[in-house]
Amino acid sequence: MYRIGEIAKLNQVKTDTLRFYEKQGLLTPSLRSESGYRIYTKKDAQRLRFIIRAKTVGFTLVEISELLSIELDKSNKACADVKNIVDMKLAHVNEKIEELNYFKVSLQQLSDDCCGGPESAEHCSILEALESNSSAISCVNNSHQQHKIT
Amino acid sequence: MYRIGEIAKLNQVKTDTLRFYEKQGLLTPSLRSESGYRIYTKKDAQRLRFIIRAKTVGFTLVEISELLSIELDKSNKACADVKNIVDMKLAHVNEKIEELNYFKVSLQQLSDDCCGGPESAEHCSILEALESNSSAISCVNNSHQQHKIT
DNA sequence: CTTTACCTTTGATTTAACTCCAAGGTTTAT
DNA sequence: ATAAACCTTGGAGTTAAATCAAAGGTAAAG
Repeated sequence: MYRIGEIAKLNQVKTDTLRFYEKQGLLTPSLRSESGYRIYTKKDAQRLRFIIRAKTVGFTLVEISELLSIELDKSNKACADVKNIVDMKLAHVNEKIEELNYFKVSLQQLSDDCCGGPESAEHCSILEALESNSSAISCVNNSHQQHKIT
Repeated sequence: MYRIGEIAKLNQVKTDTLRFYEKQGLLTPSLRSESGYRIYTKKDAQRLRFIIRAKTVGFTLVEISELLSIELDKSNKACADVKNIVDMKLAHVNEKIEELNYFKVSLQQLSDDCCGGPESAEHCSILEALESNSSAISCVNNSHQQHKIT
């Protein structure tokens, strides 16, 4: 059970942002105190963390509410419908993971290929690493590096 | 070798966006025709795809130019510097991948647990799946589903 | 008992990332 | 030779996602 300021601080957002999310229908505190204070439950906190997490991986607020609406609509939808929606979102997530793995592999190569020494990093670039498409290695400043097989 | 309209169409962006990226220092075409037309090389196209990809996984343009600057600065930096920068970015990417895997596992569970039939999907929600933290299963509308062990 | 946190509504401002428009001119394709 | 694509500068408009501000109040904590 948190009040707005508490949950805001815990999650590094502004209280204004929480009220904004409420207006957008993304996160409505489950309770109000007698005096009208917003009371956020554990579940609300979980939902907020979900929203924040989704945002950091590039989902828009609209997309996030679509993800969340899977929950809200649950009793009105047949399993088949839920499965369909979920599978579409899953495909979307998988795409993003693939994109990130693309970066990851390239950055990892770059890191591995740089000896980490004081020599100039000629020919080291993320784009060259991307180009080498996870097979060859782009950092060919041979004087100071070994090709590590990972 | 593409002209602005061509490369724009190929990558589903507006020509205005390309000029905007140029102004922001993200993507400057390598060449100009005699008449002043922007000429984008293969490498420029690759760079553009990089930008688009990075955007879809939630990087800001500023972050993207930081990633790209690893390339631009390469000859001015020692390998140790490059390695440092790259490793920081790598950590960032890994975080994002973890976030996405979190979604993925949950969505996958949701999908697996829904029989896909016409029954109501009571108790199926992404938040419940998240809650079950990749171990237990949240869809307990037992009448119509089996727990699949994946 | 007073400062701090919260409430409300309404509305303005900000930032990022485009997107569009105007005006006037050149180039390329049909 | 004329339409479509490009060039320039400069500025206005848009959308998403906040963030801030003001006014006038109630509640809670030290």
